[in-house]
Amino acid sequence: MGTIKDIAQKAEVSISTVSLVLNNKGYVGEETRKKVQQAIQDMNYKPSRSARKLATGKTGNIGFIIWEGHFYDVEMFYSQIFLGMEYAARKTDSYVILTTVKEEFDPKKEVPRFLKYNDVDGVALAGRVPHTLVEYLDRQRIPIVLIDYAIPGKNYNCIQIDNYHGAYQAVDHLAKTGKKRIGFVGGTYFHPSIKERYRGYRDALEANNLIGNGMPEEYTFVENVETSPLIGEKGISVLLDRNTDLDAVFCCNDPTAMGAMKEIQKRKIKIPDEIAIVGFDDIPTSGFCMPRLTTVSVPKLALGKEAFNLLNEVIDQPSEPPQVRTIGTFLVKRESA
Amino acid sequence: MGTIKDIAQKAEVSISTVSLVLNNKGYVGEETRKKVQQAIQDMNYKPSRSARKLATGKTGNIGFIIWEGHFYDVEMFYSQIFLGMEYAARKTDSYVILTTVKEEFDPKKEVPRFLKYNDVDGVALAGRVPHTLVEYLDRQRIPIVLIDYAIPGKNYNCIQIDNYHGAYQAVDHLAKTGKKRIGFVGGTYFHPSIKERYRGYRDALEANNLIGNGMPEEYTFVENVETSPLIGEKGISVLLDRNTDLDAVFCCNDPTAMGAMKEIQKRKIKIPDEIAIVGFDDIPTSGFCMPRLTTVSVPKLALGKEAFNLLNEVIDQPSEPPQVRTIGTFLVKRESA
DNA sequence: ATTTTATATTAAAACGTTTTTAGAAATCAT
DNA sequence: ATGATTTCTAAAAACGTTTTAATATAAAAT
Repeated sequence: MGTIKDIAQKAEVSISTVSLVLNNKGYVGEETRKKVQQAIQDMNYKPSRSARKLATGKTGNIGFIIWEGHFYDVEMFYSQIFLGMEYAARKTDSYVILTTVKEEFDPKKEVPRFLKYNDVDGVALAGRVPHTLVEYLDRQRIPIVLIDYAIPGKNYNCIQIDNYHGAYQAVDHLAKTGKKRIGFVGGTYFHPSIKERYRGYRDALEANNLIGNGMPEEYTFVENVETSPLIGEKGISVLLDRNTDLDAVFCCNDPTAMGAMKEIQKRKIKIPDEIAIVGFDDIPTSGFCMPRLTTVSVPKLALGKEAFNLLNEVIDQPSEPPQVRTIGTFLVKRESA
Repeated sequence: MGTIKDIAQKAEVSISTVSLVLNNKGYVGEETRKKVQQAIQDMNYKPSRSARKLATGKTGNIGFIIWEGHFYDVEMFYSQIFLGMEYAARKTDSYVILTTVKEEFDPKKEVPRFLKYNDVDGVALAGRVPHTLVEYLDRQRIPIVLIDYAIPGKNYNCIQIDNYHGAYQAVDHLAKTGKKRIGFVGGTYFHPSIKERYRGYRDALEANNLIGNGMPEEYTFVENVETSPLIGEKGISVLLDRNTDLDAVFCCNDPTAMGAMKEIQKRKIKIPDEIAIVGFDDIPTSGFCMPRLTTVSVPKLALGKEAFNLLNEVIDQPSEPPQVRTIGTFLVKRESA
C-alpha cells in the first residue's frame, strides 16, 4: 500500500513535508506541494488511520446509541436518523458506530463497549434513552448530543423536531376540514416530544375555538407506556366509547395511528368521513396502509445530519454552552384526513 | 487514562510482560501475572485501540454493506441482521461499520469510504448487492461473506436462509388446510432466494398432487423488479383476473404479501376464507396488519451473528475454501392462512 | 555432568503518523 | 547592508502498542 515514507522518497522531500501537505498545514512551497500531490496520486496512497489516530489522540469514531426496543419496532424512524448521520460522516474522516442499550442503565454493571474502551470522540443519542446513561456521559465529559429527546431541567446539546408546530398544523388541518370534536391519543407522556405535541394540539384547538364541552380533557387519551399500535387501538377505543360525537383524532405518532386505524376499521367506521385521523413521523408504512395516512413528516435524514455536525462542533469546542437546534416539519396530506 | 507503561511501572515488570498478559501469550509466571492483572484493575487500564491496531496491522473493523433502498423500505429486515452482527461483535474487539451503496457500482467512480481507506478487515454484504462490487472486493482480496444472497456461478462465503424448505412448508400448510389453487407472486426472479422459494412452492404443489390444469404456470406472477407492496398488488390483480378459482397465494416476501392483502381487501374478498395468504420473512408489520399475516419466519439476528462469525473465521484463515451455511426457517401461523 | 528443552523476563525494534523544534533561504523594513 | 520577518524544509521526538530477539534460570533428557 505504501507509507508516508515512500511518498517522501518518491517526491524527494521529508516525511514532515508530506504530512504538511496531507493536512494543509504550515508553509509548503507551491512546486513542492505539487510534487507531493503527484506522488500521492501515483502511488494511490492512503494514510494509515491507526497511525494517524495514535498520533492525534482522537479516535475518529462517533457513537450512536438508541434503545434496543427500537430495533424491533415496526418503524424505521431511527434507522433513517442513523443513515442521515452516516451521510454527514462521509464528508469527514469519522465513522459512526451504533450500539443499543437496554431500558435501564447502570454504569456499574455494563457500559457500551465503545465507551468502556474509549473508542469514540463523542456520542449521539436518539429517542428515549436512560437518564442515567446521559448523566454518566456528562460526568465522563464525553461530548453528547440528544436527538429528538431532552431531559427536563437539564441543558444538553440537542436536535429537536418542531413538535409543537407540527402538531399544531396537523390539528389545524383537521379543524379547517370541518372537524369539531378532535381527540388526542398518546403514550409516554413524560417524553418531552409528546408533551410538545399535546401543547400544539391544544393550542390549535383553542385557535379554532374548539375548547369547551369537555374538550380537550374528555377527548384525550394518554397512557404512560411506550407508544405502539396497541396503545393506538386502546386509546381510540376508550375515546370512541366515551364520546359518541368524536369526529377526528390526532395520534402522537404513526405507529399509534396505525393501531387506531385498525380499531376504527374493525368497528366499521369510515375514514376519513366519520373519523379523520392524522399521525406524526411519516414512517414508510404510512404511505402503504389503507387509507394512506395523513401525517406530519419529519426530515429524518436532516435530523441525523444536523446531529452529526453539531456533535463535531462540540467535539472541537468542548467549552461552548449547550445548543438546541430545531428541525422543521411539514404536513403530508393523504387520504386519512 | 494510563498507558501500558504505567501498568508496567506499577507492577514492577517490563512493558513486554504487560503486553503478554494482556494478550494471553507466551510464558508468564503465575505471581507476575497476578501482579499485572491487579495493576490493570487498580488503574482501570484499557489499551489504546489505535496503538494496538497500528502494531498489529489489523483495523479491528468489519464493514456491512447493503443497498441504500433497503433503508427506505417498509421492512426492518436488514436492520435486524445488522443488529445480529453487532451482538456478535460485542464478544470480540471489532466494530461493525455500516454503509449503503447505490444500485450500480463502478469502482472507478466511487467506492465505499471504508474500502477506499482500507479501514476494514473484511465485509459482509446483505441482500441484493451489485455484482461489480462483489467482484471488486474479491479482486482486492478483501474477505467477504454474502448474507441471503449468492451470485450464480460464483463461489463465495455465504449465509443462506433455507428458502426452499421455508417455502415448501408454507405452501404445504396451505394445501393441508384444503386450498387447491395456490398462486405465487414474486419479484426479481434472478435473485437466487426468490428462485429457491419458487422451487419450494413448486415441489410442495407436486407433493400434494396439485400440479396440472395450468398449475403452476398460470398461477405464477413474477416480474423482474425489486419486490414491494406494489408488486404484490399488481401480482394478485393479474392472478385474480386470470384465475377465478384461485383460493390461496404464496407471496415471495412480506412486503409483497402486504400489497396483495391490500388489493384483496379492496376487492372485498375475504381472507383467509376465500383467499388465504402467506408471506415470507416475518417482518414486524406482519404481526400488526389485519388480519395478521401467516408467514415464514427468518431468524434475522442469527443470520447476522453467523455472518459475523464466519467472516471472522475467513479473516483468520483467508486460504480456506468458500463456505455456505444455511439457517433454518419456521412457519408462523396467524390469521391470514 | 552435560546438553536440551521449557519457562520466564526484558530490551529494543517496528508500526505510520503528527507535531515540535530548529535552521536555512527569501523577503522586507530600516 | 543590516537586522527582523516571513516562508520553506527537515530532523527528531512522541503517540502506545506488539513482536522479535536476547538472556537467564529451571527442569528434563542424555
